[in-house]
Amino acid sequence: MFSSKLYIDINKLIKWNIEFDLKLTNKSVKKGDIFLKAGQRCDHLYYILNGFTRVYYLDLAGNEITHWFCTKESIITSPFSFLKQEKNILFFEALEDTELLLISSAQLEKLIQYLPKLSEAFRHINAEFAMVLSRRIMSIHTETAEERYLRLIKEHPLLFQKAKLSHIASFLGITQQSLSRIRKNL
Amino acid sequence: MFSSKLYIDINKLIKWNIEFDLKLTNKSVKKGDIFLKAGQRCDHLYYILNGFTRVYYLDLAGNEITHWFCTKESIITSPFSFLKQEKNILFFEALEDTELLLISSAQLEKLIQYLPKLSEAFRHINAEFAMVLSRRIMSIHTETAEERYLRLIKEHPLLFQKAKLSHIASFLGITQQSLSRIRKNL
DNA sequence: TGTATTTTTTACCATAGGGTAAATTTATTC
DNA sequence: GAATAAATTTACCCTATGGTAAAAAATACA
Repeated sequence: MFSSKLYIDINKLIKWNIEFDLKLTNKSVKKGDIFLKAGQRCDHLYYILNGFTRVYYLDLAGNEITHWFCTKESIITSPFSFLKQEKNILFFEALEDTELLLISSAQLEKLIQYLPKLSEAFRHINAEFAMVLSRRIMSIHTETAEERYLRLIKEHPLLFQKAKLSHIASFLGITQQSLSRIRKNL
Repeated sequence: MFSSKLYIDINKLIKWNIEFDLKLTNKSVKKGDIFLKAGQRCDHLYYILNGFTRVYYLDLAGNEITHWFCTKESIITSPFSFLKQEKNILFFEALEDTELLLISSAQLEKLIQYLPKLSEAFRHINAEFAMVLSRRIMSIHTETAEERYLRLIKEHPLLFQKAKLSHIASFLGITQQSLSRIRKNL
């Protein structure tokens, strides 16, 4: 949804898992579970088979800031930790029961060895993700909070059934109270 | 600087250009030149051999919003246009005399055909770029304009010799007047 | 069905940053 | 080096959003 979709469908991924003996790990988490915490190494890509998740971090005052939301068939990871071995500052939270497929960097390398074309696919995923983030910065720089809110409703109406308004407010870069006021004035 | 560095050095790129007969195009632009305009297709990667450039777009009121700055040995492009064939909304401006090496998507494909490993390099470039953008969104959501300004000075002191304060203000997401006020209060 | 808990809204005042316009400083040009 | 243009600062008032705290509504629970 807010990160980019993997161009690879679930069935192919499951097929490759068997075919190349990747031993990918499955993980089921319940609504409300926090399946990765800040401070824990994030050395996997989390491919969401099913469900809905939120990625957030804490600001200096300890407030949760929603960084992005992720729907099924997309990937979440903590890029800082996965790519750079830096300390992970992100929390991954399941907003509904969620099925995950974990891919370690070693497994990813192996997969790409067998299917070099996949490297291209991942290159595109990363490029798309950069585009999404780029657009978001543009939106912050040119739109008011109200305009961003209205666009979010328009582009992701389902989000409002799954996430709390406080999650959405921090995703939009405002407080819960401000979002409430904006909603009132519409 | 604000996009990500190419892991490939200039000399290698020039070597490959000859070796694989890529026919990469060179382009020299003068300080102040706008070498790509909104509305023009951006179907190249612009590798900056030397110089310093600014990428900006116009908001609805016609104000220039600096989207990022680019130093030598990094790549600029309009992802929307290069990857998606969407209409380009970005302007590329040389803030000093700049030497560019243009790489079309066909040339990129050819290069990757000869050197498949490069696909990995570009995958990493895109991932790094996404990380830079991610960090920037976090910074917008957790820091005041003053804090962002101080961090920019600390991380990119040279920028202040090359860019105008109005460029930097819109990059930080504030008006020139606000930046001026912030500078006064320090 | 009533109680506890969580989420959302409301109200108050405080403040960072915006908008307009003019003054000042700095850079450019003839 | 005076004249012009461009960049930056300053000053004014205004508005969107923040912070705190409490009320109201919704949800979960027992």
